[in-house]
Amino acid sequence: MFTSSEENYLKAIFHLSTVSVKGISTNAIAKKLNTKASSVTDMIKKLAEKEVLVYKKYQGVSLTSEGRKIAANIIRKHRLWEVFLVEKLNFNWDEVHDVAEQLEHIKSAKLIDEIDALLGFPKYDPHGDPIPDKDGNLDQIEKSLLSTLLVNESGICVGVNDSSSSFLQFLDKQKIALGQEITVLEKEDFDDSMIIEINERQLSVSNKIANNLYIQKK
Amino acid sequence: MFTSSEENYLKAIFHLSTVSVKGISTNAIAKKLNTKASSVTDMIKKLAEKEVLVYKKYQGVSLTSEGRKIAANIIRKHRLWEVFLVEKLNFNWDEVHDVAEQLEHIKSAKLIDEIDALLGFPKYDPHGDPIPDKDGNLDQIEKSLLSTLLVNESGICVGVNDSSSSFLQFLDKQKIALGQEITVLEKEDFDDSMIIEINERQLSVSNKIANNLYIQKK
DNA sequence: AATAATTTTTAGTCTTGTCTAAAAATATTA
DNA sequence: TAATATTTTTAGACAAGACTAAAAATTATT
Repeated sequence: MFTSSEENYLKAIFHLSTVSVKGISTNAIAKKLNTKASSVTDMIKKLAEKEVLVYKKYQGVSLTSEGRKIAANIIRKHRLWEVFLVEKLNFNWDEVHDVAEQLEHIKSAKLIDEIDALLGFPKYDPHGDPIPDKDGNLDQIEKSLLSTLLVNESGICVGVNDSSSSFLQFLDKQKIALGQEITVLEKEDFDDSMIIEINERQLSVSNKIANNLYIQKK
Repeated sequence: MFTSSEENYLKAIFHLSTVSVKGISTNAIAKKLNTKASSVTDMIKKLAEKEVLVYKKYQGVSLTSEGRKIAANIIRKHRLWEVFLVEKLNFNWDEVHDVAEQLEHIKSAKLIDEIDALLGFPKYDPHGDPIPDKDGNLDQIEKSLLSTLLVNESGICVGVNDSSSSFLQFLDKQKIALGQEITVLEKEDFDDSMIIEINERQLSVSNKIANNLYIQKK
């Protein structure tokens, strides 16, 4: 059994592993978890002891397959709870993160299986992130940042990179939602902003926005 | 904000307060929480500091109205989660306690309000215990232990005293459920067992059983 | 390659919540 | 009421998880 703290480390390392393929550095973990490098070193040793990750001094860490499975399971719980909160309890997609962060640590296999069934075995969470299956596999769909699309290319909005509530609320305000079609009409070299068409409207979006919206090209 | 541990102490003291009216003893709390008296003394001091209970050395403790409110709120969450697990997630009434014990500590006002609404604002949990309202008030219905009924008296089964899964499973096996009518047909002086009628069946129940079933007399 | 800068680890401290053992207070009994 | 038993508190220790400050290792720079 793992503590909430241990689970949070595993989750953070799992997320970092999907970005960089190399050993995950102490500092990167510390930054992700808003903690200090020395705390990370302590915890890493403990987790290496439990054989959920491999650690060699000064070389960073990588998860074992056991560690990956545990991490994926926590992410599975987090994302299923997010779907539950939005679908069944009238939460907005910008309100779910903190609560899911707590709920993901509840220990009960039956609980999460039943939530999964109640929701009809969803494949994606409210932010478009895939929900790992019970074995820890998660299917990666082909998606590109809006900022990488060329003029006249179009696709479906399938996810967000940044899930901060300020960004999500901005999208709500602009009536940009997952599932909608987006076409790039113009790109501005000067500030890398672009003009897009969405819902029969034209909209100018900054580079920062375009760098945080995932599109499935068609 | 209170830690899970602090919340558990408050809840335990609240429960003990409903039984005895006097100051709650250190030992009683220790027994209830499966901990040691010395640990209780430490925690009690901390909670007195936070003004959720009144403590005088060697005199036991009693909750302040603030403390009562917090405790009732945790019990509210616990019982609402139990209803949710049974009503929405196919849990049996003997499976809910441990999970609710975890879920009751989740911090989110919206979460529990929405669960409450989803369930249609239930007044009782699956074991017949009343659910406190948001202000911490809980209505006490008139109920008597089955063992106190006289021959020929009858009433509705409205709750259990012991909610251990072994007792609850026993009731399931005997097809005794909340809401059913029970009539006392005979009482046996020798071992204080009784013969009851329930669901058009006659059943002999031991004194231990009769001491753990609540009846609302009619 | 030597020095400087950065990262990582170690050593020691702190807090929370627990424990054991002993001391102090209260309660019980002869 | 004096002796005994029980309860409660204190004192000191421990584990988990975090921190700071300093040492050690690695990486970058001149």
